[in-house]
Amino acid sequence: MNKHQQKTEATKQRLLRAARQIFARDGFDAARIEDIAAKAGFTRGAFYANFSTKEDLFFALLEQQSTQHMERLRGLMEACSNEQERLEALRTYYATRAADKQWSILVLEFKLFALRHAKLRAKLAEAHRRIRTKMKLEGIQCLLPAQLQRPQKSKELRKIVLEALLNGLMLEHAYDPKAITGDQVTAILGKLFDTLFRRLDLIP
Amino acid sequence: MNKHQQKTEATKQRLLRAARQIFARDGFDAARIEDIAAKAGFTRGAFYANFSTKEDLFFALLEQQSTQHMERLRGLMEACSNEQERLEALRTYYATRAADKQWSILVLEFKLFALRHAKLRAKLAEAHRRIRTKMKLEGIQCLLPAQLQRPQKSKELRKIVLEALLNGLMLEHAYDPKAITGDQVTAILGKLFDTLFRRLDLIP
Amino acid sequence: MNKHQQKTEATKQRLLRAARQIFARDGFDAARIEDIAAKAGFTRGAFYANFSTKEDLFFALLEQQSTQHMERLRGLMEACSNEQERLEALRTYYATRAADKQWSILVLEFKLFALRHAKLRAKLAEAHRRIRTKMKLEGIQCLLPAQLQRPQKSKELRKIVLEALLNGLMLEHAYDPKAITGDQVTAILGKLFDTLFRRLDLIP
Amino acid sequence: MNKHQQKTEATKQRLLRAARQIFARDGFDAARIEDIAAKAGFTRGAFYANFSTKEDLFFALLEQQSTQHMERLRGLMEACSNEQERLEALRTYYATRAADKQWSILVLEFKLFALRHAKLRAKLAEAHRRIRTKMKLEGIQCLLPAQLQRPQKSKELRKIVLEALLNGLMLEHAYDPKAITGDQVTAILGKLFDTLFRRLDLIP
DNA sequence: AATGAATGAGAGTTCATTCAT
DNA sequence: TATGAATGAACTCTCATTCAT
Repeated sequence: MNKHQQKTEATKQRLLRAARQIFARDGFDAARIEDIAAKAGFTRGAFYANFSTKEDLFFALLEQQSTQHMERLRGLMEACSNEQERLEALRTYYATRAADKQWSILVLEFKLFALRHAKLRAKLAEAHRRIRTKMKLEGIQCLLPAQLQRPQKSKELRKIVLEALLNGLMLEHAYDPKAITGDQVTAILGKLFDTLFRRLDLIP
Repeated sequence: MNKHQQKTEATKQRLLRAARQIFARDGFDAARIEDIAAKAGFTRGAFYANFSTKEDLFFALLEQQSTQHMERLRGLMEACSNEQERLEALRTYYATRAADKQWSILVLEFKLFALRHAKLRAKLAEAHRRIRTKMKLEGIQCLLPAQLQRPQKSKELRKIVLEALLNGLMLEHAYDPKAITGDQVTAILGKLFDTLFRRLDLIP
Repeated sequence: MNKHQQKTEATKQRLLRAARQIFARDGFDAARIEDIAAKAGFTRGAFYANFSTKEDLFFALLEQQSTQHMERLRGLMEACSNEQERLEALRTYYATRAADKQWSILVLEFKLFALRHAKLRAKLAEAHRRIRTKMKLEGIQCLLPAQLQRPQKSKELRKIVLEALLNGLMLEHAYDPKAITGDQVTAILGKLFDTLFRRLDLIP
Repeated sequence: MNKHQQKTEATKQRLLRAARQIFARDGFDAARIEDIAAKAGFTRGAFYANFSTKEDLFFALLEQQSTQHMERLRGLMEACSNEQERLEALRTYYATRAADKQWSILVLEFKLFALRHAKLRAKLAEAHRRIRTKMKLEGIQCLLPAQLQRPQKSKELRKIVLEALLNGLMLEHAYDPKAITGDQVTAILGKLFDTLFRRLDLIP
């Protein structure tokens, strides 16, 4: 039993890993189930044994990736011993997200998808809530720098601004790496972080 | 002859107008030619009499819209009598772009498309060059605030950052208008503009 | 009026000439009205002003060409003063038909078309009858070598055999001119003619 | 695996069988994939699982049928014990081909197709070479009557003439069975065979 | 669990034909 | 008479999904 479950889980993970690449490369609509299965080393059948539809996989990918990113953030936080360090860790977190081009493209893809499938937004929102709940339950919230915990509204807005710039810049970078390098993206994100959360200057 | 040309041009414009809405609403892949034609008040045949493929229409839309936006910018610039005013006009231009949700979504769509169709990037780059050349020849360049004309690289980078934030924020706004309102987008863009070009503070 | 009619007639002839080439080149199904019109120096409209459908043009072409060929044969016959010469002229007629590749391909096309459109066979048969009647009325029949006039059945069969070999060989020649040259086709047809109508040897 | 392959092969054969009928009935251009699939008892999808395009199927059919006919010829030859018998068998082969109307129409269709798709002629020629090579390797060549083996050029030409008459006559027969019956076609082919290979009289 | 043959809805595209000019 | 914009039916081909194995 356990062996079976393990195998199933392994297949699922391989499919998710493949899906991440194909969805980022081709976009939701153009991505073909067959390509995803093939990239994972399977055929279509394996896909349908583990996911019910393309959409289902897309959501599963969103949930898995979001969770992973939040867990990584929690890990960074937990390794800190004071607020100063935590703020620094948060800054590092954003700056290093720039190293993962695929994820930013996928986030854009997810949001565009949500935008265009109003009926699924409930499902999506629920997925998000689930992720957040899970995270909160596991205590990530209290680990965040105190300063970010109080004025809820403002904090959320700042996070959105940072997120928007991150994804926007990553797209520009992916679109034309010569116009803006990965290092520049990281540097600019760091500056914006400082401006938003530490009131330092953005871009020299 | 002229009558025919006029009619053709009118049809083309109606199709482009419809395409803008459908492409923004559904994305390039999910957009159906039939929907575009229908929205313009025609059938598919009319579409194929004016454009050769969906891609062709997509490019034509990009070119038309880009040109329109640049013309609008030029208009704003020409109405200015000194540098101070021009900088202000430029700021206004960016801030008000936020009023046009569709265009930002389309820009994301265009860039994602380019990203995913390496072979067409040459075609796209050429289209951009054509637009820019046209604009420059008509003297937009010299109208820009002097300060933006010198350090070419840096200027381009700043524009990209602004563009990235604009599109990123617009997506967030479209995705969840309660999380970030249109006014907030405009305000934030203004702040970033000041920070980038006037060294003022970003976000209070 | 007469001027108008002349012009109309000229247009029709140009279209028929173009149709002959396009139908032979592409076949009935693949032939495009637009290509025919363009080859004649017109646009689709001119076509529809002169013919009602593609089929209509196809039949008109068949009738025109058949008539022309029969008229040519009649001309050859009329230039003869005795039976001996007429037989010779008939032989020449068949042998030289091999010079016109297009017509043989078209004949195959016509027959295949008739084969596949049982409902139109009546129409086609009628067209044929019309042509023959016209020819007979104009006295071609009595010009044929006497020997070919008597045993009606046998004569018709021989003509069909000759026709079949002509078209079959022309197709082989068009298909692979190196396997069988135009001259060879002509020579072989001559031999068969002699065998059928003069009892000479076929192929050395 | 084997089960799957068997099933696939069976489907392919059923599709080829159906294709033969539909292509002969409607011609390449007018033939609809859907009709072929339906006649084979499938839907379009099954077709595309086994052949990539209509053209692909057309070529596969050509290859299969050509091979079958050559194998039949080889069988006839192998059953002979002396040259006399072989010549007789060859004669029988040609004469009986007339019993298969569809195949002659298809051959015309194939040649017309090749004629009109110059770019595919290489592919077609290759298919033919493949078939011939296969046959030769299996020793058909040496089984042919000795008299047909020497003057290569002349032999090939005679075969082409026979082929041309066969296909031409079959078309005439299909076009108007009253004008020339199947028996007459067979008889005439036999006569031509004798004339070409045995120097007997053609047609009484 | 995984395969892959088969389905079938649906898309892009072509083109004979119509119609206002 | 001839143009060419527009129609709409029909076709090829793709692909998410189902199902027997």
